[in-house]
Amino acid sequence: MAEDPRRPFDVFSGACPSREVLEHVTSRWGSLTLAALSPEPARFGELRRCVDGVSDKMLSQTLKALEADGLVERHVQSTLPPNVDYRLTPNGETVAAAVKQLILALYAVMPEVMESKAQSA
Amino acid sequence: MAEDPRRPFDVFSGACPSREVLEHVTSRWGSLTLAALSPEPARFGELRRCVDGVSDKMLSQTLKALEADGLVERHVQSTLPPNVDYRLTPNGETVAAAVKQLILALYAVMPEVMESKAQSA
DNA sequence: CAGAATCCAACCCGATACTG
DNA sequence: CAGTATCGGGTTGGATTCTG
Repeated sequence: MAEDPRRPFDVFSGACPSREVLEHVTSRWGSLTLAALSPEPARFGELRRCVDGVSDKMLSQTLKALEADGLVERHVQSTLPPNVDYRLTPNGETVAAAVKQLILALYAVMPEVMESKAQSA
Repeated sequence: MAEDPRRPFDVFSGACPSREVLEHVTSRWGSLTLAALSPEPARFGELRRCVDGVSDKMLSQTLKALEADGLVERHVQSTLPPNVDYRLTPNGETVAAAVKQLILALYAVMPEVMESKAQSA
């Protein structure tokens, strides 16, 4: 990737703010959470069930990071029982769409990837 | 998520092989390494300099994981000094292209993301 | 230059228990 | 249901040293 002085962000630089956001998006649960929220909002429990393996703590933590980045919005209705859902902001949709494309690209290559792994083992 | 024989892979399932590959690709240094290798092959030292902050150990470890997945190829020329370069396989190019699109999506939203972060602080 | 090996601190993250 | 608080083990991963 060539340097472009007109493009103010560069994930390859450790000091660039975009690096931190990339790490949120590509964190262990970040990409799955974003993908799970697109295109439909989801409640906390739905997300936990959808994203297999995530704990309450990590899901909460992941959602907070994405919320602070302005990619996810938290909607609270103070009913009983409490009704909270999470939805993507427009920016979140932009990023989630790219994440889903990455997952689709992965699916496309998985058959051959599994052959590679079988041989290297 | 139910099994669908027509779509054999599902990253949301913790047991699916695609989950592991996704974690390699979205690991701390995985996405940056893939992006740095597209479209030009690169040598070890070039990568280490390009991917700001990565250590020898982690770069080596990341490259090995991607190589075992069949996304990266290691080319050795036993000269002196040793000349080794890493290049993407066709499958690696497919995935790297998606990673680069994700990074571009990130750049597009970064200005507003930074505003969000400033306000939440 | 391209890595392997070792050591060890930091923190990630899961389990558990608890709250409104 | 939707989380928070605390604890502790296990892994991550950086620094350093060494080799071909």
